[in-house]
This record gives sequence, C-alpha cells and structure tokens, in this order.
Amino acid sequence: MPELPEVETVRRTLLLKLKDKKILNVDVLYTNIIKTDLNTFKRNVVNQTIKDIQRMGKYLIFILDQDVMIMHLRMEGKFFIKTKEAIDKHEHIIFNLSDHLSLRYHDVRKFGTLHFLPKDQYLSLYPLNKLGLEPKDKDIVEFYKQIHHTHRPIKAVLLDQNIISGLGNIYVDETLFLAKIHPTKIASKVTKKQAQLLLESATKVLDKAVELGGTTIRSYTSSLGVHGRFQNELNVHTKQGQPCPICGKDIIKIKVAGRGSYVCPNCQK
DNA sequence: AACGAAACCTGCGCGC
DNA sequence: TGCGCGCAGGTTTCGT
Repeated sequence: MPELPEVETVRRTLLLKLKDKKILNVDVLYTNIIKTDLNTFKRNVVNQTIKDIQRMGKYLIFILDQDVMIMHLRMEGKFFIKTKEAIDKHEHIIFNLSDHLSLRYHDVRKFGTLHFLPKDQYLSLYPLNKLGLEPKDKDIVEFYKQIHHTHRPIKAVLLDQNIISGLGNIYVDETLFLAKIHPTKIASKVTKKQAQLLLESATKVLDKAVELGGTTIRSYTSSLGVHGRFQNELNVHTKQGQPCPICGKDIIKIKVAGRGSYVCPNCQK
C-alpha cells in the first residue's frame, strides 16, 4: 500500500479518530511484526494515551505518554478502526482503546514492523536514525554529493530511504518521468541541474498525491483513510502500451533495481 | 565498499 | 478445475 502520500493520508485520518484515546490492552496475534522485546512492549504500552500521530518518510509514529510506537506498513499494512466485530484472519495486532474503539493492524503479507522506543531517544535509534530527509527538505548540495560518485541506476538511489525518504515504486516512476530522466541512468552521470530537477519533481509529485489522498491501485479492500485519487494523475506507472501524455509514443515496462518500472523511452533519456 | 539477488509472506491472475 | 509461475505501493540480509 504505502508510500509517503498514503502514509500521510492514514496519519491524518487516524489522528482525527484516535487523539487522546487510551490503550486499555493489546493482543498480538502474529509476533514477528513486533521488533522490540514483546513482553516489554505488551507490558508498557498499556495505559498510555495516544497524544499525537506523526510521520517521517513512510513511518507512522504514535506519540504516547512515555514512549513512541513506530510502524512501517511495508507492502500491505493497513489500519482499521472497529468496535467489537470478529477478528479478521489478517488482523495481527488488536489495540483495545477507550470509548470502545478497537484499532486493528491488518497485513496480508505480514511484512510490517513495529518498534516501541522511549520518547526521548527514538530519533537517535534504529529505525529512524539513518533515515534521509524528504525531497522537499533535502539540500541539493548534499544530495548531489551523495549521488555523483555512485554507480547504481538513479532509480535505485531515489528508492534508497537513507538518501531521501518517502518515494516508492509508483512515485519514483512519476518523478523520473517529470524530470525526463531514464530510470537506468547511472547516478554519477546525473548533472547537478538534473539532481535539482529530481528533488523539485519529487516534491511536486508527492505534494499533489498528498492533496489527492494518495494512489489506490489493485488494492480493492477499502483501508482506513486510503481511497486516493492520484491514480487519475499517473503519467506512466501501470501505463505500459498506452501513449505517453507528452509525445504519444508507447510507454514501456522494464525491470530496474528489481522493480517493475514504467518509462517513456522517447521522453526519458 | 557496493552491488544485485534472495528472503520475508500471501494472494491473484495468467497460461496451460 | 487445478497447477505452476510471475508479480505485487518495501526493506533487510546474504552472497559475489
């Protein structure tokens, strides 16, 4: 499901419904999602209140009284807020909250992660301590310095969350299309001017997607807060065989950095 | 040091 | 209908 715009949409929706709710108890039905000591987590999360929900890159950060709960949704993680409905087979963590609310973490592929860390230290601990800045905050001089000596394809670099955070497979393809750069272009060949254009394009794409509530493709189950409309704005992603909106030549699909990648071979060099 | 491939999981659509 | 394969909005770990 989630790249930055989808996670931001989830954050906003959850915050509206969960602010100041207290966690009365928690049931962990699939323990591998919890990356902190399980008993520590279960013992300490109870009786804390959700003060705020923040986001860094693709991470959701639940700010509690003493601790924070950092969640990554990976490919298919979703949240649902229910009351006392039966537990679905893909619901792995159940938070029973005040006001009879039941917050369900739902994840078909079980790739998601939860880190439970002290509030005064989490920024300097894994997994947030090495996270890159988002494109809108990234300094062009530092960005160029980081990429101009590397031999990886530019797409792999843009997907590297330690360099810049927030982009995933959809928005990288759209960013590269806007910047007219081919995903296989070796990062060291990207000029300083093109690097600047990449940051600007990424910012533009992400901002627009946040405004439209993210992108919904092949995700038919309505997940809380994610009924995005950015799929109507996609220029290349999922568009193989269709005409490029700029030049009219067919969009092709290739594999780059192990990911399905959509490109206009005429516009992107 | 720096890559790409495999691994982590499950479900879906496709071709036979 | 059933089976095997490839693919999926992500990241870490394992080889070379």
